[in-house]
Amino acid sequence: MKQKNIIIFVKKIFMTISEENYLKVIYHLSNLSPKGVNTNAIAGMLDTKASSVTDMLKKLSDKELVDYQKYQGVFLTEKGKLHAKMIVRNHRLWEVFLVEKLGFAWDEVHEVAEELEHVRSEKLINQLDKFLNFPSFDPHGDPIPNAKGEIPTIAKQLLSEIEAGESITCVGVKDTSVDFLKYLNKQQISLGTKIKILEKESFDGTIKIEINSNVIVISDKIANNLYVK
Amino acid sequence: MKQKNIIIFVKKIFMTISEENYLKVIYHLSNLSPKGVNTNAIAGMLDTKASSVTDMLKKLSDKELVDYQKYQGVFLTEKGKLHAKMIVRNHRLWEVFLVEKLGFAWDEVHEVAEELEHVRSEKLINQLDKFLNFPSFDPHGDPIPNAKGEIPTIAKQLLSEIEAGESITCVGVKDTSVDFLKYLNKQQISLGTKIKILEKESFDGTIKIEINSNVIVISDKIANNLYVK
DNA sequence: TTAAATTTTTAGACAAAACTAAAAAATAAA
DNA sequence: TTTATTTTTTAGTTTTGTCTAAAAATTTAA
Repeated sequence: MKQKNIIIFVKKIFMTISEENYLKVIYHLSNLSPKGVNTNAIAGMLDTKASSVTDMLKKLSDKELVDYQKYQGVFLTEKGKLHAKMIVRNHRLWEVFLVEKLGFAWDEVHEVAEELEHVRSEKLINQLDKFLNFPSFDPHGDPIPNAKGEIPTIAKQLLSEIEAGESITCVGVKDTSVDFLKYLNKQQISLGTKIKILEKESFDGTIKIEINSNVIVISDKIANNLYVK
Repeated sequence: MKQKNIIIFVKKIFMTISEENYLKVIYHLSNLSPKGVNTNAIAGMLDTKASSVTDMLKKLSDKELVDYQKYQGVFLTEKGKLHAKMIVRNHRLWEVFLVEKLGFAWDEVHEVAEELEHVRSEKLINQLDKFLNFPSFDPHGDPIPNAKGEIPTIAKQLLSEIEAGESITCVGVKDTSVDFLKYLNKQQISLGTKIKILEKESFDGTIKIEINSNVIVISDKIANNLYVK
């Protein structure tokens, strides 16, 4: 499908933090369920009740940020999508800042970025972008929308997709659970770690890899949750 | 009076942004009116109504952040003072960041710092402090409290010690008599007023200065009782 | 010292964003 | 298709932080 060039004049709407959080969640869920995001899913993500979600959807609908018809699920409008992308942009840029400049570990950044993303200043975020050298991906390997809302095409692959003999760099994780991150830490795998694929066992999917001159064997479960580039 | 070493165990209280703003304003006003901050002054600073202030003072009093008795003005408790200082710390560190790292002008930073100061993360602010090399003063010359709440002493000098040609800021008074303060008021000199030394007369110690584009001459007596930086 | 002016507080209301409980619609199962 | 289950919405409260209008306390002035 060909994307039309659309110029959108976005009137600067005041949005509460709560409204922004709803938009962001709807944005993320839209990618998974393209035929309308349902109320319960939103409630689950925001740890709130379905009735609260219904109330908010009406509010967002009045502001023309979502297309909403009762019982039919909800879609973002172009305006809503752009706003959502700007919040995602803020979130991911702050994550880069926290990891690269303030020495946070990648599993510590989410909570703080959840707050920083709501600071309302275009100059702030664009200068931060520049300060960080216009990064395309955040510490988890997710793409950072630019100031226009354009999203860089994903360059990351799962480790399991790489052929034996190749050398790649770890750029993110799919599973962000503490257990997984602890495992990676134990194996001395972190962002930017260079990995060489030595051997792939087709029988059970285990992979023999080399990290910092150490050879280890990882399971297919690990290989399916590690993004590399 | 000698300050006792007191270890305060601060239970981490959840504070709303509104509560934090009230605390901060009371903290700033306390320095000017040490015999209790009055309701109207707070309302003026926060651009709200006196009745709203009364409501909030009760709330802050319940949380033991202020000492409040109706009609009697309000004081910060030790706990409240520490919280207020942490907000000021956040604000001023973010101002340094915005100016030094993101290229903001010194008069553009306040509004953004007003939002950033409320981001709740000790690690964030302490790492930012380190990243900025533990600055003692913000871009406006105001001192930045450290992680313990200690405030660097201002390297203040008497106005009489400054050489002709220099520009300084009024930071305090040596003579605190009502007459002197009234005189300063009449000459439009107050805390934070920028003063340029134009000419010093060695014969009688009078000094020609410029304040807000007005040129006036002050006596040696005045110059010996005004602290500047 | 009494009256006038100012400041502060109370009482009652409202909007935002959440909740509970019950009703309505949609979906799944018998 | 009819019933049962799940999902979603409505209706009515609650909490936070604000407001207006009126009452009470304090301060200033006559």
